[in-house]
Amino acid sequence: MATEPADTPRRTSLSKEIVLREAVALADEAGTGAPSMRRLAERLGVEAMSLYHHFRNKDMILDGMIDLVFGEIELPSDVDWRTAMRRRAVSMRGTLIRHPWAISLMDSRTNPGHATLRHHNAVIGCLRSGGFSIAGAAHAFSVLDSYIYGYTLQELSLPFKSSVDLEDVAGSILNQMPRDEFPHLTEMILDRALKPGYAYTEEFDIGLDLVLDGLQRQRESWL
Amino acid sequence: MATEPADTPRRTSLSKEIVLREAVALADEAGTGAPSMRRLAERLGVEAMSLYHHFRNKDMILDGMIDLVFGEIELPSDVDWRTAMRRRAVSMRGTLIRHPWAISLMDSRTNPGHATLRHHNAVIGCLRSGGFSIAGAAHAFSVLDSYIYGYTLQELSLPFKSSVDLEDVAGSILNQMPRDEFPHLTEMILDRALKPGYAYTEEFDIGLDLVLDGLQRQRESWL
DNA sequence: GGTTGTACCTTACGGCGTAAGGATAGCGGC
DNA sequence: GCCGCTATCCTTACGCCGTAAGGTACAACC
Repeated sequence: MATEPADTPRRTSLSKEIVLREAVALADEAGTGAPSMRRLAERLGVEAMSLYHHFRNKDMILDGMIDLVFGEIELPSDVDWRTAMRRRAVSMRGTLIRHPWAISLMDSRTNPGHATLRHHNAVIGCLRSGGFSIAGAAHAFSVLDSYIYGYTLQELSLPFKSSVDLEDVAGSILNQMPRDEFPHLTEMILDRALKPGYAYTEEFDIGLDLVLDGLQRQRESWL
Repeated sequence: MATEPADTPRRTSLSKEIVLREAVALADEAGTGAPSMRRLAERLGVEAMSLYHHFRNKDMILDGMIDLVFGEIELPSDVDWRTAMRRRAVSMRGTLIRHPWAISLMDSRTNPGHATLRHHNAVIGCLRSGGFSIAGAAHAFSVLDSYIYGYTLQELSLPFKSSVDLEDVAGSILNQMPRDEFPHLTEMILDRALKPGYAYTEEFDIGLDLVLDGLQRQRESWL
């Protein structure tokens, strides 16, 4: 009944978004690695080669997926810089954990999308408003992102999800390991990993606060 | 003339080491990603399937390659903990940069090899001798490795090597970007990346010292 | 001299990204 | 109503990939 307006040029960009959204969903389900063109096409009810009408090659799809993920990260809110950076860090870790394939893909991607640029811009803006010099904001951005990426990278590479699995894995590593050759490692595994209540979130927060403390202390000395 | 001693059992383990050494060399030359079984075999003057006599599957080769890389990282020397951790961090970054394929492979690898375990053990031992409690050593290890991995990950994903390339790339991003939409980002690129003398090593050191300062300050409060 | 084990090879399968080109359907203009 | 254009999708094919299954050559040992 209601006639669609003549938005034929829209159809392409709409299709692009659908493809990317499904690609992200597919990658999330698979858990790791990028989906293949064939599987992605199948999910869309289409042949693999049809995707090449909307994207020059697979890399363009991966770029788009990464940008979609970046769009999920909470932009720094309008509070003091430390609270804003803390919230952003927590949101970023959450997003990267929700999309475990993303962090491995970021290595190879170098063309930042619109959401990525907006995100970076907002972070720098927040730091500048918080009293950081340009150089200081660059240092803060670098050390924060390094910590967040690195922590999440390691967290994702752990071969377990719950702390029940943790005990199993830690135990089996322990059993395979020549304990007397690595006494300090043995001690740490026994003392920490096998004790109940070891939480990744807590460990993340400890390092994050250490970094934020350092930034607060250096802020005015970075001119 | 000189008859070889009957060390047939050695041949297997020797062959394993040769395969791994060549695999690392091949990956270094290719720059990114793991070498394929076929290419690796070709380099060794052998067919692809022959490799499966020494390794159960490709993952075992990747595990071995990672452990070889870990073996290159300088163990913490016998000085004060801060100097030792600083040296280890610099060495670790250097190693990961020399083998750019390694950091992306570590995501998926979960079976630490002997060199990896020795390395971890030595780091923990150094921290414990430096007065860190078990929990404190765990926190320190976590935040340090997170920073080093994350920084290197980002450094490797940059699409250039020299600062000449940097100017080109930064300039082209700048030109493609709607400058007025991202004023802070624009300002930072103009002020920093396009100024000569921007050095990654310097940036790495700034964050590293910030983390080390934080550790020094917290050391005794972590019981 | 027959047995056993190690090292390597051959062949084949299903999956991958994508180059090249063909089919179809909806559109504006005549 | 018909024509040609363009956007969209499909078919086929190529050269890669990891590896399952099974074969061959040869040295070491009984």
